[in-house]
Amino acid sequence: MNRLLFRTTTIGALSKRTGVKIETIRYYEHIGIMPNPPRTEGGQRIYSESHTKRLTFICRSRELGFSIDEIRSLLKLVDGGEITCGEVLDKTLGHIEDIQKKIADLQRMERVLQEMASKCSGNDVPECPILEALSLGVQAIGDIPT
Amino acid sequence: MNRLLFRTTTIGALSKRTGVKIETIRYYEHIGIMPNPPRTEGGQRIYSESHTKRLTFICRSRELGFSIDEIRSLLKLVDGGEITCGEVLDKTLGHIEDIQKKIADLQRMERVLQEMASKCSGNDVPECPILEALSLGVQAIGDIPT
DNA sequence: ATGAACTCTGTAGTAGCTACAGGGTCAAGG
DNA sequence: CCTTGACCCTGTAGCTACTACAGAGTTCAT
Repeated sequence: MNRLLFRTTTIGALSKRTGVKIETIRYYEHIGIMPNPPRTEGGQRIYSESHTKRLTFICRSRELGFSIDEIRSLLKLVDGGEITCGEVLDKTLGHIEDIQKKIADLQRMERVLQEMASKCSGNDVPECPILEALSLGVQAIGDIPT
Repeated sequence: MNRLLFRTTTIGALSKRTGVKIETIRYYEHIGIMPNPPRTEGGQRIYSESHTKRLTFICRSRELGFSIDEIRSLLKLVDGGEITCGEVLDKTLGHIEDIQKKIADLQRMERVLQEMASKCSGNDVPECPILEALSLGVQAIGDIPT
């Protein structure tokens, strides 16, 4: 009951509020990006507003594709108190580049696959140009312009 | 010496020819997508042309983003002898859809990140709109149009 | 026969969780 | 007060697709 008076919650409630699974929250604690929260006498975790905020931060960063390590270093800036906007911007721009590379890779794949698919009749025939193409080796994919 | 007479190779040579690391070739054997090759008296693996072709197939499929499981089922079609072009096309089109989804996800991420970055001065200030945005929670990302 | 280069098996590590098993805790109702 | 059901605890193992060893054995030319 005192739990509600001080606006604290259990791990289950935190999980529901943030959409992060209980196991994942414990995992984040284990790897050190969520703090060890206080416990009840019985040993159950007690969370407060600041935990919710931090978990939301982590969760949203993950949704935007930041790796745990990137999040760790963002959090280090936050926790260190000596955040500068410039550092955060650097990391963000670096991350954007990574994403752009991934997009380019996937688009290249898609182009190749589309081309393969377009050559395929889709009939009941056993000769398949897709399988042919896949067996032909690497030179074909190397030639695709980026 | 008889190795060369029958156009067979060691795992190292196969690795060099295909660009697939030795450990990875053994791994593919372990998980059953490469066959157990014959061995020398001393127990070293002996590969022939058909192995090279199969490994190339796997390698190229991986480069195009097929998962091991997808490759496994493509290979099942190949090995079963009862391949039809249609089945292969189905799997390929399914895979293309997956890739398109991934691209869309990444583009959504990029848009959000770009917008966050554009609001950031990059100065030595401790107030950072990026960190703000990351703490704000999920509703902000939920509102982004796909 | 020796030595360099190669290969063998088996295990453990990577990222980022997820899914249990086998217990303990909490709070409400009887 | 006691039970009951919902919740929570720790610890370990699994997932994908490899990669990286250690410590031993093999191959082949000299």
